[in-house]
Amino acid sequence: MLMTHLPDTGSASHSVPANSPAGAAWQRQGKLWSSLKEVCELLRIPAPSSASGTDEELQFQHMQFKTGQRIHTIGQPFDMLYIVNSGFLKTVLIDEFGSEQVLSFPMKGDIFGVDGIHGKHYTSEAVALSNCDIILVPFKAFSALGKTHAELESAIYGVMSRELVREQAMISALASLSAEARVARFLVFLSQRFTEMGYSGTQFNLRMTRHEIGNYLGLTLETVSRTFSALNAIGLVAVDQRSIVIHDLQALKTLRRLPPSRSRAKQLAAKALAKQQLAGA
Amino acid sequence: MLMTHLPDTGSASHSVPANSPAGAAWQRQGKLWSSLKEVCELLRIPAPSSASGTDEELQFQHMQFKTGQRIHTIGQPFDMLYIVNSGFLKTVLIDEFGSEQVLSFPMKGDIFGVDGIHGKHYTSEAVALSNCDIILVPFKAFSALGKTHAELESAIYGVMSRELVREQAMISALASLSAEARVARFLVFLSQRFTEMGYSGTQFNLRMTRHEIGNYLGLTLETVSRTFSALNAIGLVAVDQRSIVIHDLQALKTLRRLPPSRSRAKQLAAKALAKQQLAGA
DNA sequence: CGTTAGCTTGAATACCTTCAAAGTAGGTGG
DNA sequence: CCACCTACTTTGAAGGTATTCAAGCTAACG
Repeated sequence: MLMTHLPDTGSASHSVPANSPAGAAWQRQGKLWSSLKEVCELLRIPAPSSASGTDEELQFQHMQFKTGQRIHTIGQPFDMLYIVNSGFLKTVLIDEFGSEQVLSFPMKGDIFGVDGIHGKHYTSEAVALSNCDIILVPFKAFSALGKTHAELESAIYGVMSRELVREQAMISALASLSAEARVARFLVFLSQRFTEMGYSGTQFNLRMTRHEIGNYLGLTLETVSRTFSALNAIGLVAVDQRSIVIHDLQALKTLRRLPPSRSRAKQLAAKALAKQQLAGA
Repeated sequence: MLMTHLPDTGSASHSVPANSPAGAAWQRQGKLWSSLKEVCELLRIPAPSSASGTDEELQFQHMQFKTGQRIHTIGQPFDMLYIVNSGFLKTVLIDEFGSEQVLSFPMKGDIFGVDGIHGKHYTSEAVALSNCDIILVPFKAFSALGKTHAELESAIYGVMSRELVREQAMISALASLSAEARVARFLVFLSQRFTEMGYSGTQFNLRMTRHEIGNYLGLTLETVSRTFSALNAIGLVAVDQRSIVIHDLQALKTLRRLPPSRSRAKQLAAKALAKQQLAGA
């Protein structure tokens, strides 16, 4: 039930590959090791101006996870940061009442596991929503790099600060936006993210369920479904199950509240009627 | 109107005080400089095991702000982190529609300004809710310390990670808790924070308005007021304007939804009546 | 002592949830 | 290959929670 498929790669998981780089580093599963430069590109931070030759040896291990597998669990001792090379995930918190809270949907170029630094244990768990290729970054080795490369250090701070700003935007959205606006902005977020990854920003498939979206946005799955239908009805998007086509990105960005629709007009009419009856009685 | 009272202390704001420490470093306003050790204590992180003697010279400047003054504004170039030595503040974000969002209420021992690291500009503003004594920490100087003191560096990461975890808890609360639970937990948060600062955790004064609390919790000021009244009515707290007395901290911690009260019973009764009338008509 | 910002409370209503039922899609075993 | 099962999605109707609008109140400050 727990499906705790955790690395059983033994101890030397963050050292230089024993049997050398150049050769058969590509396998059935894809790439197995990445250089620091590749990791920096993935994170969209400037790569260090490789001064010392020894750096080039430093490689970060990849690991593959299948849909449903957990990358780390709550309470597990922290030692790694994780960077998504491909695939889709969710990170989940369990609150004091035992209910789940989806915190993010990491995808290519995203980092996760940062919550474990403070407290030395992960406070969230990460679950693969599709087959994933994840780069393992031993935190100790990574922060040690900061000492030799000043630019890299400030970049690490920058990555953490970026996460903070992202979460602040989420707080603001949860605190002040209507259900429609939250769902619309979620689509905008996905669109931008897919564009960044080099895919179509106007046509894509959702990798998560309505339940997961709703949980993430502080809504029920029914509200998410209804809102998708409503956005579909006014032509801003075409939604069919998991498939999304975005027709008016700009409108989605600035949407605050849906225009009163047919069904709403009906509701209002019904209420007015009831009132007349009350007054008449 | 903008009240942008920013440091006009010139360039050398983070160097060793010109006219030496020991002497009249205490003024009408309080302490003017703090050592690294004091800063670490304030942040609740281990102080570096002062190896090199020169470190002892390194001092961080204090600055006083009066109620209403801004410590930094949105868009202002980032160069400082701020640590609260005394007083109360709020940090505020402006979303794309121009509405404000309160993100935190920093108080003694809290750090703020971290959102500015990524992007080199602050994305939020910080406003003093009372007279404040703030320690200015030039980010460059601070991160440079990480290189010489390994423990300090990981502590800096730890502080940022702690902020991330705090924001995650906020997201979870906003997404899943009822208005009552949010207000109750807000009081618990204040109680714990006051206790940590050495004040009473059961009796304190709010430093922020209902409007600010509501904005912070994603509620209207009326809902906050009503919820305070309700918590007051069932005896969990005594609320009178800004003064709070906590009677049952444990109940506040685990509160999910308020038991149906007198006034609610009234509402229900009224509805039932209306229904009968409709049926009768 | 008047003015203003903040707080409380009531009533009406909008928004979102809850409960319920039926439809769709993908995978597995007969 | 089809039937079945399960997980996911859609939609409707009823109901509850929080908001909005409004009015009166309190307290601080000049």
